Order: sequence, then C-alpha cells, then structure tokens
Amino acid sequence: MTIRLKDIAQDLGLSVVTVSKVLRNHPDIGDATRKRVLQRAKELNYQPNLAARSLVAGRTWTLGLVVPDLLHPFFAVIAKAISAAIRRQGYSLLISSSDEDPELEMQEIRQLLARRVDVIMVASCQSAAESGERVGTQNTPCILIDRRLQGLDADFVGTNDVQVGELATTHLFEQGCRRIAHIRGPDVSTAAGRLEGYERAMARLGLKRLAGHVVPIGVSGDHRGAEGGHAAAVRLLATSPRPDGIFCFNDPCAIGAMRAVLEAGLRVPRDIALVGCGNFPYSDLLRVPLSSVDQGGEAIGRYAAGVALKLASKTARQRKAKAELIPARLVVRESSSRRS
Amino acid sequence: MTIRLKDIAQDLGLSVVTVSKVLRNHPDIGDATRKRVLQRAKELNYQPNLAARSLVAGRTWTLGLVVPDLLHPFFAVIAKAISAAIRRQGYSLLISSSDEDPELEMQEIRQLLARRVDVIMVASCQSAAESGERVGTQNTPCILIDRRLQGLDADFVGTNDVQVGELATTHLFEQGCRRIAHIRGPDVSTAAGRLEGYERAMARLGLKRLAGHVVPIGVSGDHRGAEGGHAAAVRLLATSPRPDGIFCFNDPCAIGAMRAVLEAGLRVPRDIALVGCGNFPYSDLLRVPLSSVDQGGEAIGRYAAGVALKLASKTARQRKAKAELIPARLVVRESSSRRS
DNA sequence: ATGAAAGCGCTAACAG
DNA sequence: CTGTTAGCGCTTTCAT
Repeated sequence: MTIRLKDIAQDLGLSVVTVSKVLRNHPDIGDATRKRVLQRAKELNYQPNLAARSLVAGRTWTLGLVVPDLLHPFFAVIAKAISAAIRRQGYSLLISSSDEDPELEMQEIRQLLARRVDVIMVASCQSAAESGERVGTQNTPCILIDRRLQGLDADFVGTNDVQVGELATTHLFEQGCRRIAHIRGPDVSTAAGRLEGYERAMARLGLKRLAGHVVPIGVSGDHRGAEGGHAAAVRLLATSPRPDGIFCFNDPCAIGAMRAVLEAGLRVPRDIALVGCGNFPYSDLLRVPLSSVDQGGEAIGRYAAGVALKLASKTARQRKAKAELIPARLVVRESSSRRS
Repeated sequence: MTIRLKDIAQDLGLSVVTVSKVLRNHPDIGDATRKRVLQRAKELNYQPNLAARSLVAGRTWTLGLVVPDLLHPFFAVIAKAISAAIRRQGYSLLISSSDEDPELEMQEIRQLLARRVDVIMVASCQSAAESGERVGTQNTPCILIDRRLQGLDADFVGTNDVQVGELATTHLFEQGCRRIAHIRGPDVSTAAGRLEGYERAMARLGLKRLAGHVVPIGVSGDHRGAEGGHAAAVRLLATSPRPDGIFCFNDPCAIGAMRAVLEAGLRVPRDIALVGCGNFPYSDLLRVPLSSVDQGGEAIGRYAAGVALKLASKTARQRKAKAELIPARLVVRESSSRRS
C-alpha cells in the first residue's frame, strides 16, 4: 500500500490539511508540528500523488515532446537537453516518436492532450505545404521545434537554416569550388531554408546555378537518407559539367553521397568536396571525415525548455508567439579541405 | 476551456454517468442515447481527463524509463521500440536520462514513483557491486534493462553478454588471431558478462591469457568511451608480445582503440584485428568499418514493453521475476576480416 | 495555528 | 436502460 496524506495525519492525530500545508512549506504552522510531520513523512517515505494534485491544480508538471525519430542524434540530443533542463523544476517529459508519419504524429499529439501535459513541443513531420492547422493543440501551449509550420501561430525554436546554407556554400567557394551543387531535402521548412541560403550565397558569390545541380533527395525520413543521398549524387555525377562541391542538406544524405562519389572512382575532397548538416557524433570517424554544419541541438533543447517552463507557469499566456533562431556553426573536416 | 463529461451531459440533458458509460462502451445503454452522446462528444472533441481517471483507477497508463544516456543509440533504439510497442495499448512513456550518474538515477526513479507510473524500466548505472537495494521501487513493478543489479528481485531483459564475449573471441580466433586481448568495461553486469564470455572462449580454444592482455577501460560513461579505449589500447600496444586481436567491450571503446592502433602506424585488421559491441548505426562508415556484436536493442525494447504491459495490468503480480536474454549476433566487417 | 467542508473530473456500486 | 451516491488523494477557502 502506498501511503497517503491521510495515513500520516492519522498517525500523528492531525488533520490532512495541516500535513498538506507542512509538506508545501505553508508558513502558519507550529514549529513542533512541522517537525513531527516532516519526520514521519520521511520515515514513511511519503510521495505525494501527482495525479491527485494535478486534478485540483489543473496542471500536470508534465511536458510532451514529439519527434520524428528518437534514434536520430539531433532529436536525441534535443530530448536529452530538454529533459535535463526541466528536471530541476520538478517537471517530467513524455516523449514519443512519430516515425516520420504525419498520421502517427497527430495521434501522439492527441494522446498528449488527453494527458493534459502543460506544454507540447513538436518537431513536426507534417509537410510544410499543408497548413499547420492540423496540429491544433486546442489551448495547450505548443512549441514548434526545428521545423516550422505554415498557419500555426506557435513559438518556434530551431536552427537558422538560411545561415546553414550560406555557411556551407560560402565555405565550399572558399575552398576553391566553383560548380557548387545542392542536394535538397524533402518538403519541410528546414530544407527550404537551407536551399534559400544556398541560393543567396550563390548569388552573392556571383556563381551560376548550373543545370541539374540542385536535386531533391527523393525519399524522406532520415533513416533512408543515405540511400537518397546516394541516388541524388549519382544523378549529379552524370551532369556536365560535373559539380566540384556538394552541399548536402543533412549528414545521412552526405554520407550516401560520399559513397556514390567514392564508388565512381573520384576522390573526396579533391574531385568533389562535401559538406553536410547536423554534425553527427561520429562524423569525424568516417572514411573521409565529414565537414558539417552544427545545428546546436543542445542549445535548441535548452532554449525550448526555457520557453516551455515559462508557458507552463501560465502567467504569460496570450503573449505573441516568438521565433528563436539558434546560430549554426561550421565544423570543417577532411571532406571539404582542399587547401591544407 | 477544456470540456468535461459534465458539459456534454448537461448539453444533452443526461447524467454524467450515462455519458461516461457510453464513452467506455458500457453495454446497457440505449442506442439512441449512445448515438447522441457519441455525436456530441466528437463535435466538442472531448478528451477524457486522464488525471481524474488515474485517481480513481489507481493506475496511470504511463510507463517510466530511465536510461544512462538517451544519445547512446543502443538506449535510443530501446526507448523507441518500447514507445512504439505500448502506444497501441494507450500507454505513454516518461523517459529520463540519468547521465550515468547514480544519484541522478535515484532521483529520477523517485520522481517516477511520485507520478505513479504503472511500471518502471531502468537501465541502471549503479555499480553492480553495491547492492541493488538502492533502486527500491516500493511496490511499483520494476524491469531491469540491459544491466542487472545484485540483490534486486526484478525482471530482467537484456543481452546475453556471456555469449557476446564468446562470439567475439571465437571469431577473432577463427580469423587467425592467437594473442587475443580484451578491453573490459566498468563495474556493471554487462562488462562482467562479456569478460566471462571472453575467458570461457579463451579456455575452450586453448589460448592463454597473456600478461597485461586484459585491461580495464578506466573511465566510465560511453561519451568518454573513445578516450578510454584509446588509452587502454595504448597500454596494450606496449605489452610484449603484443596482441594481434582485441575484443573491446563496446563500440566507442573500439573506435578509440582503432585510433590508437592506427596512430601507432599499425594496420587494422592485418596487424591487429578489432571487434566491438553495440553495432552502432554508422559502424560501417568508419575509416575501417568496425566488426561488432549486435545486442538486439530493438528486440530488447519490444520484449521489455511486453513484460511491462503484463505487469501493468496487475493481474499477474507477485509472480517470480524472470530474466530474458536476447541472443547476440556478430556483424563482421573489415576491422576483423583477415582472410578475405 | 489548526481543521471542516467543498470540490477537481471521473468511475464503481447500487437503486430505480 | 438511466440516475444517485460515494469516493479516489489532494488543495483551497473559510471558520475556529
């Protein structure tokens, strides 16, 4: 039997209210009583029933997080950072993986709503084209992570994706690349931002975007990203003139592209330089260590947690949704070092 | 305002109970009423308040999972598999990372207990030597994942670690290695099991364990595993005779060891063959693709979820704790292929 | 400084 | 078939 407020009250010949007050540090309680209660509570290892507390308080001290894939290090690091940041405040995190399936994502969100989490954070896999109204979270505050959604007025925390594209493209240029191609991602805001950054940089650098040098990855879902990157790179290798640098919209894609380039008997970075995005933990252990743009996943998680806690304490409700762009950072490795 | 049973009851001129019954498919309800209720509930997008339901039911339909590090792909895959398996039954998963800190782990477990999760699953980072009594979960059922604990009578689901050691060692032998070394892990049950497997295999194969050929990794925590593996390998390289094969207790460790070997100007696998454990997602993209023993993380997660659901439906309480060993599987790659 | 009463949203047991 | 009563464990007035 798990012990209740009532048990320790009866034990001490007090009322439940008194005990409750002591346990929540309510001021007007006699010092003697307070000590007795604290003592007994510890002895019995009393744990307040959060469900009961939630029922009356109307909040659960629980946050919800939905990510496309927990196995993906970028989302794992975000989840971990959030978890660490909210723990100290007594919050817990309900995490679910949508497996890059928009339907499943909706279902998970509904589940979180039913559980009355105080805030929902979601890295959505809904196509950016369809309006974000699908992800309605009623009056539960919602924070979009990493990927924006049209038509949903929610806070956003994610990478500055335009900057990602500019950083990568400019770097390739500086390494001597003049025919810079781009393997673009699926229809989500991150891919669009990176493409835009690529295009801006190309324009600024006075480079022409050659025919067939921007190819879509075709398959979505990072678990299949390497295959997609491979296929896309094969198409790029068939163009003429051939690219001498490729900015891949993420690391799995870049890894697949690298394989395609090497299989074609070309050298990385000499013949074709590569830059990815995500800065996978083991990027520097690859056959050719991969240059990559770091998205600052930990900072994203930390920042999102901060916003969530603010939203959860519901004082500041009804304020305008804000977007926070975490700066990206290029990590140069061998795959793009042509002038060492 | 989130809508309640009462709202839709008043709306329809019914009692709360009737509505409640309809929503839970209670049999004896008039067909007409049932339809009206269902209709209205959908219109209003009614979501039952799980907190209230939990309070009366005494269960939360929530499971807790504590892992040492969510970033670690092995634990991420387990979390993902559990999440997917329980979702269909209407359960959710509270996940927390203990950061390989025993104190934090205890704290997280307490938090989960306070939240009255139906079952706690924990991949503990408590040292195996200290008795598992620290991880007391009162009368909340507990499932140990991956790592066993002395003195705690809980279900266990994890890899057959002795088999891991035997598989790896035997394989190195078959590849022609005769001076097989082992970098052993920290004081947790998995490391002990793998060491035992190594020793059994050595004995069976008639090999002598040479002086200094079993070295501890020194640092714990997988995030620092590569450093530890590097340091350990450096020590191994200084022994005489030098090993010609190393079984590393996990992949990060093996990756560090590989770096040490290559830095010493030796070749992998020609001079020294390497086998790790964990089968990291990107193991085959390393400089020298790494042979590794796959622990069947997904199967572990699936199986643990099954046990948890059984435990949660509390019918079968008080049965004896059982251990389920998921078979390991060797994945051979270049780092140990000496006879191709 | 302490306690009695009421109620959070829901369900179980029984009555009509 | 439908509704009444009671209560899950806790907190919030409001008396005392």
